[in-house]
Amino acid sequence: MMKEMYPKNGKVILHVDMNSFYASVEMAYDSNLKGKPLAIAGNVEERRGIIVTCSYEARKFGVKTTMPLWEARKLCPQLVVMKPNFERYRAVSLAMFEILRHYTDLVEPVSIDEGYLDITESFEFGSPMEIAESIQKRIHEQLDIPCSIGIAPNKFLAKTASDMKKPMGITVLRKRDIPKVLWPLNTNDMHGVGKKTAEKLETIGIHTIGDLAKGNEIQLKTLLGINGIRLKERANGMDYRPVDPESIEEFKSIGNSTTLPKDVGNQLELFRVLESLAETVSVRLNRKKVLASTLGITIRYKDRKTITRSKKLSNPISHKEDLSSFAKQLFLKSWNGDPIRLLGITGTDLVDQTRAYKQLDLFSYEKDAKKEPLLNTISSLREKFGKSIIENAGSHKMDGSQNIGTGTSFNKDFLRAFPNKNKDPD
DNA sequence: TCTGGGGTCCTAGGACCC
DNA sequence: TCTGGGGTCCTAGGACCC
Repeated sequence: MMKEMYPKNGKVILHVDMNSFYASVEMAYDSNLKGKPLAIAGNVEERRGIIVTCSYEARKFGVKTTMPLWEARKLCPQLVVMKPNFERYRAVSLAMFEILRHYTDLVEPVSIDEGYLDITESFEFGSPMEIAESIQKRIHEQLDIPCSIGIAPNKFLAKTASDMKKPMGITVLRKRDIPKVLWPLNTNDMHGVGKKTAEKLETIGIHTIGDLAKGNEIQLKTLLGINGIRLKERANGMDYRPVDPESIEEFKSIGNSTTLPKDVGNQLELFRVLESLAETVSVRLNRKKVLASTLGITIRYKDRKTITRSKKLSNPISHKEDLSSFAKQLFLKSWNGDPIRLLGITGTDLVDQTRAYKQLDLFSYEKDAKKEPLLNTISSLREKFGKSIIENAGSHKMDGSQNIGTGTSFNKDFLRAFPNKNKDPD
């Protein structure tokens, strides 16, 4: 008989999670901050700042992520508040993933501060527990950052495990531990179940993960769609998603939004905001060498009511002038005139700049585009090529001012860009 | 004094085509 | 002539996560 170490074809997955990442990085940079209640907050000067991350010392006072800054200060008057230093976090994040890749190529970054490793084949570095200990030690010694690690046969269980001991914990979660460890927890302790889903589950008498594991599939499907089935599977410890190192490269959307210091009803002022958002999105699109085929805007009013409007473009774009002009068109069509709290621009349906560039070769366009790298509007094309070419290019949508996406004025920024998804922790 | 900014995935209705 | 059904695309919104 075989020794029952891991099930047949079983995998060993690690989930590595940096503890209060931004705060830990700041403490590593300035050891004077160690032991102090520290919070990283956005919009520190504004009244609309919220806590992005905080140290464990701050948590003792009841300070929590997403809490408004004024509330945190009330709970903890001696709170040290800092603005985020994203460059620092990115640098530490890159170093952290370098350490992880020492053990296997199968490293999937999920966000700036967490990732999965498939160490099924990494036995040369020791047992799973020895590997986890080694990773934790190196990240601590080399970067001065604490992390928690979960060890399990799949992503869901590894993620759940890494959450169980913080900071600096290592937790093993085997399939056979599920009834004892996982099932007594409330459903909203489960990754993928938020407030709304937990409330819905309550209505059919499901309170714990154990209830969910035994839930009626028809009922779950009716209540939550395909997600209901998936949650039941996860509750039973089933998760077949592979660790995918490439997933970080595949962007689905790139956007930028901002909550205004105060609500604004002045159109000119709002247009200036849209222009600056377009600029940021343009730089990011170019950095990733992609064009947006769909442009979307977000408007949040004073009462927090939020609407989104989007438009599929006949030609993908990335220039800030294009982004800004389409954003303004969408805005004027959807704005009800009320004061606005937040504005955002998002590019979706991203396509490769090089591929879009090739398509343009069909129109013998490249030569002229090089001479005029900035903006090629319909009218300038019409002058050059006459009407027929433009109709072939299919760009007569919206108000007729759509640009042919060029992909010719590559922004130098992308050459030194980090490949990170640049998500926030916590 | 309320509640940021970056994303992903799913659903549902209508348009349109065959 | 009053009537089917499938498939895809587009758009808006919602839930969730870090």
